[in-house]
Amino acid sequence: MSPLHHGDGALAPPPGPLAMRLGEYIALSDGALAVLEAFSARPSRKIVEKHDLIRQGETPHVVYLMKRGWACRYKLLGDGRRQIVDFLIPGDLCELNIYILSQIDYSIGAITPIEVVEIDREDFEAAIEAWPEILKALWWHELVNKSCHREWIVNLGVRTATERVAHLLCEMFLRLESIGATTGYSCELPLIQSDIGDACGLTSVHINRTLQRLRQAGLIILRNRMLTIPDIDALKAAAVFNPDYLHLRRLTRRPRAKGPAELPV
Amino acid sequence: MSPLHHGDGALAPPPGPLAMRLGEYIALSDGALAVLEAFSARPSRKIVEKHDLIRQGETPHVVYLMKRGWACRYKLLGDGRRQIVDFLIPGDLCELNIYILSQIDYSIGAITPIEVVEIDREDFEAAIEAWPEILKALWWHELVNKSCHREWIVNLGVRTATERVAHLLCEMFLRLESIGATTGYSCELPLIQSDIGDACGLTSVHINRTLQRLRQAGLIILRNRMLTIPDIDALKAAAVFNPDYLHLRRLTRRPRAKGPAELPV
DNA sequence: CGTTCAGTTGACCATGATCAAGAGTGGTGG
DNA sequence: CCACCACTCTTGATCATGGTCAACTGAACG
Repeated sequence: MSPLHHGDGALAPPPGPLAMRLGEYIALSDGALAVLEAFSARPSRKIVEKHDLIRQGETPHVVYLMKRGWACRYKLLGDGRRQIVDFLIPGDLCELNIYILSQIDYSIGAITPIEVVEIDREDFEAAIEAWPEILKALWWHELVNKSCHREWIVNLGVRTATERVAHLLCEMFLRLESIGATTGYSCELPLIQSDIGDACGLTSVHINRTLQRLRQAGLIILRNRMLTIPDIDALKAAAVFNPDYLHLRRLTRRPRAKGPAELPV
Repeated sequence: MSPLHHGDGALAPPPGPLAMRLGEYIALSDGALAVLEAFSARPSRKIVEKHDLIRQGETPHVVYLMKRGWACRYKLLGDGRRQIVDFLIPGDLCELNIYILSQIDYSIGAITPIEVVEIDREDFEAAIEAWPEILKALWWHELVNKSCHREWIVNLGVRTATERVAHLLCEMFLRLESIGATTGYSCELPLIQSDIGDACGLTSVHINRTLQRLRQAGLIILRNRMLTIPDIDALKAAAVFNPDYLHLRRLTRRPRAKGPAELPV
């Protein structure tokens, strides 16, 4: 089926994560939305938790769209040291560099069981050809991801342990909120403490103590992989968090309660 | 003209830094090269050292091409903490996001006096229209820059102080080499110790002691803003440095002495 | 039920921060 | 020409954040 295929007019099922994600940036036309939904609806590949989707040194041939679950991009240092450089959640794309770089210099590992849709060059090119706005949305996706990388550099470079952890939790909560994966003040957080440590440049022992401090301060409730942030502004303050780098248009100004989002041009 | 065909024939004036930089990736056609050289040759804007080219929160309207000098991209934390997220040297582009993001979330400061060429949207679009390979080269530029960001995350997250500093020096040396800004084993390094500290997440005092250790180990010679690396493989080993992330095609396999570079397809 | 994995806690240690003072250097104005 | 100032580099003493090592708990699962 051609990705040009035009979807329904009648306002349909809620947008999938990819459409929500890219829709952060531009109000995508119905046609572009339909194409993206068609991608999301394709049969997906499943990866078991703790297994890799792709490994350092390999040459990717398809773009992956995260459909379900959490994954992380990480790099290893040979002597076993591992640094997570970002987390991937539904709606995220990776390997947009298939056209460009021959080898990737990181691995992607599944944190939970994940489902990804593989999209090959031809389909992507056809979609972009038909709806050039998609290309712009993809640029946006890459640039926001890069902006997150920069903020992580700041996180690791100048923040204290408590700030780092609080910052990570803020970031993930807002990102999850932007794809509709939060309920009220809560979200799933399927990370174990050593994952958080590998992302924050700290040991799991220290993460444990840091989380306890955040809990005792009443800033977070975290049990059974479920995170609740009773007062996100307080957590942001503790993290020295400035959400600008996420470039979330809709959500940064939208009240917490759900309601029709006003879409700026 | 096929992009596979490597320009010249008659060896023309040496390519400018932008052409050298983008030429890392694809053998640009003569036409594309000419366009890029024309950009480089434009009148440039000069910024005094320690002043900002652009500030956090501003909306950029042009792409900047670094023509001379060193600059850095950095973020401030409000309470004065500063983290440098990368260094810009001749041939680097910034603000390729003018089409996409309305506000930037970092500042760019001049470390030395710098000269930048401002290229506006229309000129860029015209160049890409005429030579589509340029768009691909720009993607490559962004992706490599992003890859550097990831490596910096690793640097700050898991490396020790000595490894971090050694890693930064390796990276900058190789990048300078790729634009022809090294002579033998030496290059200019106009950073003061607190710049290195702000890039490595360490204090300037500790940078001082770390540099002394590297000097005493014979790994570097650094005096009067001039860096010499007598044995780069030794420094790489000390840094746990893997150059893959720089995606330098020509240089990674080329012997140190100058000679005709074999260009892999 | 035993095994494995995540979380927790305590004791001790080390890397790197902080604070402070002094030396070297270059630029500027009297 | 010299005095002064600002900036960078250097060094020492002390401190604290976070790492290491080790043991134990509790839950999940075959």
